[in-house]
Amino acid sequence: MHAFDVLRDPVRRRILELLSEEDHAAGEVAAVIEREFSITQAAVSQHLKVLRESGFATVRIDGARRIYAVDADPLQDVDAWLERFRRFWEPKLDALETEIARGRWKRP
Amino acid sequence: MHAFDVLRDPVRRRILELLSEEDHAAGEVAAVIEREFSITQAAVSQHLKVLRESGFATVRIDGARRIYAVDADPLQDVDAWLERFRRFWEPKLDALETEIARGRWKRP
DNA sequence: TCCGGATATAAGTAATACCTTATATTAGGA
DNA sequence: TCCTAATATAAGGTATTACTTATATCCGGA
Repeated sequence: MHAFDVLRDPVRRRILELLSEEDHAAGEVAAVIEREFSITQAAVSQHLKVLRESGFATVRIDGARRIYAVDADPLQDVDAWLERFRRFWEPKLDALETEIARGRWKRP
Repeated sequence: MHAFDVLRDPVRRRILELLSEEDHAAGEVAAVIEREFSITQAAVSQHLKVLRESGFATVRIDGARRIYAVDADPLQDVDAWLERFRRFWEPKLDALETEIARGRWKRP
């Protein structure tokens, strides 16, 4: 499943927002999403599965709970795809500033 | 239609890539896409309509031809949404570098 | 060892997205 | 004015997706 297919769904985007704040157990995610979107626990679990299988989230087991965390790799792919369009809105930068802006610059 | 719904389709992403290089008449876009994706002119026209109506592209009339150009506003919205995830891959930046990285810094 | 809480999966359904073919619209040249 | 090129729209078929309810799995505690 392509990154944009995953991000297309507003529920999945919201889940990623929640996980970007901090890691959450599946049940914690479900509680928020069920309330905000009026869908069932099963539906949330299916969305979590999509996020897992597409590489947007990782899980670690904690007893009976599954703790979900963001894996940003596919989001970084999206960020990279946007690269070619940035010139439409970013101010002109010189070479060093561009390095910094793109996050490729390592402080010595 | 939400920006991510638009970007979900690989044909539309490819069209945007073409338009990011330079403006193109609908027929020029169609020629490339028909070849690369094996779909009809009608299908391409429908995709161009989606891009128009969702604000990703603008059209100007040139005789019988329609010249399409990128409108980056919705792409910038996507870029903004990604903001909260950048800390997962960007190196730590100090305040000024962050301003530069975010494109909010105007050279004096 | 059995039970309850937490989570995932199965099966079915309804909406929608994207394609096709066919046709309409519009502009410019002979 | 008529013809053709360029483009858009209409109508309809099909695959996918995101939900539902029901059930399975897995873990820790009594």
